[in-house]
Amino acid sequence: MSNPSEQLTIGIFAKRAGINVETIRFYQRKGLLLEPKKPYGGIRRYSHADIARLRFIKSAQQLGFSLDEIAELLRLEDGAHCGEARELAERKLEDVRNKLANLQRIEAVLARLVAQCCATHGEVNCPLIASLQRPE
Amino acid sequence: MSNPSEQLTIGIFAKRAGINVETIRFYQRKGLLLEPKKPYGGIRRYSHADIARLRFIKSAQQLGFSLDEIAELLRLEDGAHCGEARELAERKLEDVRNKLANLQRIEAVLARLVAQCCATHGEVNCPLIASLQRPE
DNA sequence: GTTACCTCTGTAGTCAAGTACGGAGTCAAG
DNA sequence: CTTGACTCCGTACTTGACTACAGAGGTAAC
Repeated sequence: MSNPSEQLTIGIFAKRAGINVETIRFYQRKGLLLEPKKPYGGIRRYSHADIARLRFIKSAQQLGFSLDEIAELLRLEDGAHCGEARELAERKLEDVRNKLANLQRIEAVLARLVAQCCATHGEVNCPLIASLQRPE
Repeated sequence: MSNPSEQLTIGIFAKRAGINVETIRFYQRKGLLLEPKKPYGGIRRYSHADIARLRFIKSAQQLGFSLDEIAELLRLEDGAHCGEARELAERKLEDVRNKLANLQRIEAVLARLVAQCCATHGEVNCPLIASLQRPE
């Protein structure tokens, strides 16, 4: 499929990654992606290393890391800081578990409300709205 | 505790709600909270009705509704639009369930990564970082 | 009756994560 | 050798949910 020695322009790089060109520049400004040096006042070319780095960013982002946290992870990327990376991931895991617990609570409440709403179909006052007004 | 006929200044109202004064004004500008009319060029007073409305906003927010959606819910508040409110809640429920599924996936991945990281303690290359670089 | 703290109003700033735009330069095809 | 598409660079705009501030006026305690 993709030749490892392929040298992509930013537009093709972006398209291949399914991401906006501006977003790539934005990541460069944030230091998340490096700018390949450009040959003689010309146009930059992106390689498989850049693709890997972008993949890293996107994966980490999907795991709920913010761009700043990802920058931190990237600074640890050499592998010599495995412990620090693990700590970051552990904090994030706790984070995710908290969010999960919250969402589960929310899911239960919403499901109950929707069910009640359906049940009292035809009635005038809405249990969804009513329940949101009760204290706590 | 709190007398129902109590008339609070915005500062006390805010403090009691554990919220910034500026946030209350912000909600007023968004039409989420009504501005009580002020007596003779003076200072507005907030009542239990305002407290209930703020409680509504905060609860709905915790359920994952955006301020715009909450504004919509508030427009349905008279109870005559139960069906519409239910639809909104149903969409939100689906939303929440999607988020939940995603977070669960994330939780699993992060947990596995952290565990691997601990296991290879002492090794040079970090499975967390490595796994984020692999395709997909 | 002054001091300190509150409120009111309007406007502006913040943060994250992009997205858009203007004006210049570059490159490949016809 | 011009046209059209792309790139570069810098700056500015966007959205959602606040947060801050300036300058004027109100209010309570001493």
